[in-house]
Amino acid sequence: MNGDPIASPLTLAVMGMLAQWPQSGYDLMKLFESSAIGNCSSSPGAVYPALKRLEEAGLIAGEVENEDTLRPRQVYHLTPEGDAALRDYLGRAITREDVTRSGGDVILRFVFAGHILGAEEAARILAEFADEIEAYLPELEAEYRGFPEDLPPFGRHGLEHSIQHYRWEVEWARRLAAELLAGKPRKRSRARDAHG
Amino acid sequence: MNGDPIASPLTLAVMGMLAQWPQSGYDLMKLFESSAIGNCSSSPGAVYPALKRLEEAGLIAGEVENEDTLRPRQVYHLTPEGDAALRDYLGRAITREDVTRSGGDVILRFVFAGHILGAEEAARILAEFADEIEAYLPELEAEYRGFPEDLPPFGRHGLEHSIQHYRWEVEWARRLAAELLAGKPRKRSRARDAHG
DNA sequence: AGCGTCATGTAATGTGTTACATGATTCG
DNA sequence: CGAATCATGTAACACATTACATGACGCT
Repeated sequence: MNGDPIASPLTLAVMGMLAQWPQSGYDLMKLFESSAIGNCSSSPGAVYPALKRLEEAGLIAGEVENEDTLRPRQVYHLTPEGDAALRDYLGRAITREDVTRSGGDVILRFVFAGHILGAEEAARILAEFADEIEAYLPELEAEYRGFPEDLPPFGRHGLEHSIQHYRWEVEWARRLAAELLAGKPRKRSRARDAHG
Repeated sequence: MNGDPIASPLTLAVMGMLAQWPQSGYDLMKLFESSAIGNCSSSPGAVYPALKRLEEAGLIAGEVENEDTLRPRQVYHLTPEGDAALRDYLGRAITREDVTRSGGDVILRFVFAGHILGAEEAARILAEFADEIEAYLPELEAEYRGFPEDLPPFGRHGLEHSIQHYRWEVEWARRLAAELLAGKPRKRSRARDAHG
């Protein structure tokens, strides 16, 4: 127990998906296998233990479906405590850590916050995400400028990748946040656009 | 033991850094703490066990510096086997997994390949990276198009983020690969550019 | 004398990966 | 009937995180 039962991206994904509608472990496995949401592991050795942990923490509860038949399924749903914990987690401010750590789940939090808390909260997450990146970028740029001249330039290329990637994230987050707050024109066909 | 001693980004980062020059565990901790390269953990509980594993695998060897004084340090360097293992690892083709998994170490591999194997190999990694993404993108786009209309659009926004991010990665990789093969004009001041 | 840094580690814990294990059902 | 899928799990292993632990050195 971490103090925080929603610790890993997988746990967050499970909670967020169960917030949409009740599902079984198998459903979640299939979902993570077929969908790119969260890049979560679809192995039973990850999903079932996670469900058990969340159930022991009182955040989800399982009900047996098709009890009399020979193929029962445990269908899990959020408990009121689980719903509260998820809302609390989604309501937290985005931190430097969220930006820095590689497997950051900010996008997942944005998606679920949009579903559960509404567009304004989702836009808030995007704005905080952009803010944190913009607070972090000067340090990266300083490191870039301070990169030793005599070393081969590939480390610098790696830094440049980070910097430009973060700048792209800021632009994406700011643009989408503005769209969400403006009442989102053109819902579809955005993935076709150029990304500059 | 995994069969593959260079399994995690941390291990790769350690090997790559030791390939530059011999360093102690403390040096590596300070490096990972101060630098953004690889976003590696700088905690002793990660670095020292990693060094021990690599030493047991015969890929690195430590020599005691300041042996007579009361503050000795273990300075590690690559063994010939370690050098071979690193070159082998860097020479491997980029896979779908490398693209998909969140903590992907492709950029780290690019950087070290540039240092150790030269610009052509680094450009090859970038090209394979872009190729793999372009093979993956149609699946993401299909998932995007197939996204249920009746659901709230935030899951779609998450997918759109992935798609546009991957497109950005392709452009970045292709551009840098071309520069490297062309003999890289203007080494500096690239991090200032727009990223379109 | 005390604090920060150098320098090394260990222990508990949580969690993901891989592989294995079981049995029913559905489809061809 | 055999293969794929539904549906659930367990066990061994590797690895990162966090916290703890030790002790010397340098500066004020």
